[in-house]
Amino acid sequence: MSKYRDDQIKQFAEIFKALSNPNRLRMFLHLVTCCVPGTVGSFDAEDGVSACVGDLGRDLDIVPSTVSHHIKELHRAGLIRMERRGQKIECWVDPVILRGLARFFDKPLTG
Amino acid sequence: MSKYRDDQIKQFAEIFKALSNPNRLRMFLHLVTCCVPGTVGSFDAEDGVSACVGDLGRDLDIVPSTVSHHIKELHRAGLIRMERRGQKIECWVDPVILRGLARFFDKPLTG
DNA sequence: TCGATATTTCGACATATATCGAAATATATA
DNA sequence: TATATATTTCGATATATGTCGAAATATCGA
Repeated sequence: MSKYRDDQIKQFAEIFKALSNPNRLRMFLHLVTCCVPGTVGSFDAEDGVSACVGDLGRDLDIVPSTVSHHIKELHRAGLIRMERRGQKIECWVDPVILRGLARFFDKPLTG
Repeated sequence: MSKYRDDQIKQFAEIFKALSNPNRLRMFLHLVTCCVPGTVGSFDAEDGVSACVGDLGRDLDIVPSTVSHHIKELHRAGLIRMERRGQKIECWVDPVILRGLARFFDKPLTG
C-alpha cells in the first residue's frame, strides 16, 4: 500500500509533530531561510548558515527556557543539528532530512 | 525573514499537526497512494481516486469512531475533501494542498 | 575569580489529544 | 417498515504539550 515502512512513518510523524507548533515552525523556517541547504558538510557558522538559540527566540514572545525546549524538540525529531561555539549554541537544518521531506510530498505528484 | 505570512505559518502548523499522528499519517498516505493527484477536478470515486472511512480504518486497530475523528482532523486541516456517496463517505486528497506542501520543502533546496 | 551573557533543567499548571464505548443518524435493501 | 451497514456525536479518561519562572550550568572577559 504505502511505500514507507512502519518505522519510517513513525519518524515522519515525529517530524510533523515537531513542526506542528507555530513557534517551532517559525524557528525552523528561520533556519531554513538563513542557511544554505545542499551544502552538506561544508557547515561554517561564520558564513551565516546557522543561528544561535537567542536568535531563534527573537520576535517570538516566549522566554528563553521555552525557546530551549522547542529547539530540543526540533533536534529530537532530527530536523536540526547543534554545536556549541563559545557561549552560544549554533543550530542549522539537517539537509538530508529536508531533502527527505521534499521527496515525501513531491513523489506522489511526479512519480 | 520568512517568505510566509503569519496566517500561512499557522495554516502549515495545522497541517503538520494533522499529520503528526501515525494513524492519521497512514490514512493520508493511503489516500495519496490510492488516488491520482494532479487530476484536479476530474474526481471520480469509481476510478479509485478516493476511499471511504471504512477503508481508511482497515489495518489500523482503532474503532470506527476514532477513525471518524481522525478523518475530521485531516479535513479540518484542509488536507482532504469528502463527499457522501450512498451509505459511504468518500475521501480524497486535495491536490492543491499537496502541491503547496511539496513547494514548502522543495523551494529552499532549489530556489 | 567575579560578573555578564547564553542556555538548560526542573517543577508547576492549564490546555489539548488519542482513544474508547454507547448511542444517534443516514442510507440501502429485503 | 424493519434490519443491516456506514458513519458521527458525545462523554469519559489517560496522556501529552506549551508555557512560565526559578535555579543551575557553561563560557567569556575584565
